[in-house]
Amino acid sequence: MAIKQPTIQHTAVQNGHPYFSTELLAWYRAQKRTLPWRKNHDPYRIWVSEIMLQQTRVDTVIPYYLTFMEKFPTVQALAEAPEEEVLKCWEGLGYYSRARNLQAGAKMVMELYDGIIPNDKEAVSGLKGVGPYTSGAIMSIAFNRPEPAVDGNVMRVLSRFFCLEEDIAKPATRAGIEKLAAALIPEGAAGDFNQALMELGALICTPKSPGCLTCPVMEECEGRLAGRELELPIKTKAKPPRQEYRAAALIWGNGENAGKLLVRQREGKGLLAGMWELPHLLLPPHAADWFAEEASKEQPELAEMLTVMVEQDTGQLIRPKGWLKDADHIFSHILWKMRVIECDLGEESTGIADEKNGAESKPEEAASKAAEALMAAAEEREDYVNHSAEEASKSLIPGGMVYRWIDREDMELLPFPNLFLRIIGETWERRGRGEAL
DNA sequence: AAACCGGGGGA
DNA sequence: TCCCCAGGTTT
Repeated sequence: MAIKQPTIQHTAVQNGHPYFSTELLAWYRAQKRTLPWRKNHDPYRIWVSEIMLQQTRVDTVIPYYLTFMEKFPTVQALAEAPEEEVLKCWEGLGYYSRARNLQAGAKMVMELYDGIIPNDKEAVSGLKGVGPYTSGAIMSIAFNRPEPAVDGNVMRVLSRFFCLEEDIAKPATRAGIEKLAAALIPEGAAGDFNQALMELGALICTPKSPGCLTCPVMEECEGRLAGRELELPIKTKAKPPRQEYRAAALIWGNGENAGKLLVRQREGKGLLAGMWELPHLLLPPHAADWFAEEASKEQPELAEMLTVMVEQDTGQLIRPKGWLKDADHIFSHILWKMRVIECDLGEESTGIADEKNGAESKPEEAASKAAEALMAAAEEREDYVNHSAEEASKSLIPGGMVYRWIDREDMELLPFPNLFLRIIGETWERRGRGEAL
């Protein structure tokens, strides 16, 4: 029979470590930063901050947090807001499912707990978007309950102080460190102590060049005493992101849509869920060849594929004008290599959702049928697409994708991921200088 | 357990 | 450039 090894072997798991806990807590209380979410212990304010701080640095979060709290000051305000407004406030922060889950959690608090975040670990853990770290953070910081809150900082600090050599990429290691972190919490000081661990990791015990000389617990740090602080924590490396080649169309409208751009909304699940984007295609792997040659920037293949896609999706016939720019975007697990083709519309194709250009005025039979189908779909899905019938009639809905003509003001209202925001923003700059189509 | 989910800043 | 970040959810 195999013997099950405990993950983290250390006496501190049983006995705690008075030196470490006392010194660290004192340091934090003397040195802690003044941060917007440290004004008070309002559980909602703590909750929002902890979600924003997932995978995101303090300095990045602060302006978003201030805007968010001003716009959604209470659980109720957040629960009742249109999702698009919430996503807009999150624009540029990334990991947009955090925003969607946070609002879903707010709705749960309204329905299940009468709008009051309960002082109950199981209840908080059950909220959408709240995992082990966040529940521990909320319980300890908002309610001062002795729960561990183990994030990357805490794993680094404890790995170094106790010279732990387990791979912190493994869930079992995290579980062990959680036990250790729980045993270290000083009586009645859970909130401050957990924040102290993270503050030390953020300010002193940093990944690359830890400031051991100014560390409040350097005297008994086993990692430093062994001269191994730079080796710890041990973490297996992630796989490199896969490459995806994509072709995007930047399409100028005409007639009533002159000066506007055609964009569409991504579906509600998966990558960049619910965000808006330029219409684009995933290309086959051999597209790498097309991207390799500078000379091929006419790109007849891409132009043709984009034309077919937009025609199928919206019934509109676009006229590709030529290469605009290439743009790379790195996600944690995918590398997008995107080639943007600038297009306009043929004279005969003037906005399918425009009532003045109804089906009868269109010579092409296919386009006519597409127009009818689109209008019908727009009516059916009016509630989902937009907030008013008028807006819905302007949306083009083919295979579930919502297309829309936007001007600059629309761009201020709709949530875009940074990569598209950049491209569209630059384009309008150029147009302002008279360089665009 | 591994994959999926963004974007930015530090070194 | 590379690395990592105040992680959670889905498969």
